[in-house]
Amino acid sequence: MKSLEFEQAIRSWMDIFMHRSMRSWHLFAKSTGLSMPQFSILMQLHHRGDCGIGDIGESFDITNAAASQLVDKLVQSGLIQREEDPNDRRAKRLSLTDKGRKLIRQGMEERHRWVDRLAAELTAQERDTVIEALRILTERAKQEN
Amino acid sequence: MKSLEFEQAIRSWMDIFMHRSMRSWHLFAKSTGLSMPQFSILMQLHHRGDCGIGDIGESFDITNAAASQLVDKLVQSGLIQREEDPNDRRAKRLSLTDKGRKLIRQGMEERHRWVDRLAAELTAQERDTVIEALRILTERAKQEN
DNA sequence: GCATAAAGTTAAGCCTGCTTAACTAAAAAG
DNA sequence: CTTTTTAGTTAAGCAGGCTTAACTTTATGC
Repeated sequence: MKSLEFEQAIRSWMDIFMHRSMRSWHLFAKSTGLSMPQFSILMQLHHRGDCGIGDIGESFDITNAAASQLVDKLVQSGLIQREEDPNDRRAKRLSLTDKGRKLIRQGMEERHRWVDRLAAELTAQERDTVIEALRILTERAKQEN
Repeated sequence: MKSLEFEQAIRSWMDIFMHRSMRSWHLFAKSTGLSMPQFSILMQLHHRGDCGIGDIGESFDITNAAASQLVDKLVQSGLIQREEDPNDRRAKRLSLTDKGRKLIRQGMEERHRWVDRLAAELTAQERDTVIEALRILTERAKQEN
């Protein structure tokens, strides 16, 4: 029964990792002048790719009205693009602009920084173990959804 | 130069992991009726242990006035306790109540769930690799701060 | 084709977080 | 002992997110 040991290991890591990431994320969003909901929508588009207003609403468990209003602010900031879906003219296709992508990249850099510092402190062997493990996890996580 | 490979591996994992965790965290906070700032303060107390109003403000980059107001709501909800610091009677010592700890535990369970599903899909050998790697990372992360 | 459903938008109103400013009380400095 | 600094609270007011409700426009079902 290695299962329990695994859960312990991954939960410890999740805890410490989440806490730092959240903080870093929050402060970065604040520094850009964006609210968390706005920034979250940007990240959603980055991960899920183009989608419609309804998808945003569903994803954050808010009404389409709210999603529409949030999206509108991002459009006006020039961070995302909103165009008519040619297949269904009621729907909109949302996508990141170059400006939006650039901002996300900056945010990720900042959040990656402390992890990069971690890397510097590992031995070559430790690093190999970590690389292998994260590949396994990432692979499985992608398969899951 | 394995460094680049390492950063690649950890960033891929961070991306996918952060995205799911954030979403899960956000929805859980919402389901409890707490706002994100309120929930974040709870998590802060969970991680950093007891602290004062000023620490909260500093940590989230808000004024002490704002921190005081947020804390007050959590006190009234019975999730945290606010008592005078015996060493400095101006200061307050904030700590989680049993109710607060219980709520955090529930939230973590939910956020751990999908990772536990991942565990089930790994081979014994993969699991060993992952356990080892996460221990390395967690250890180093704790040392860092 | 006509009724109904679906995707978004807009506006009104509420709630919350946050800031500034004015305040209390305790500690530190001189 | 008086002055200044520090920790926190309170109130007023603004900004933002979110909801409901009414609406427009396009697609779908019979």
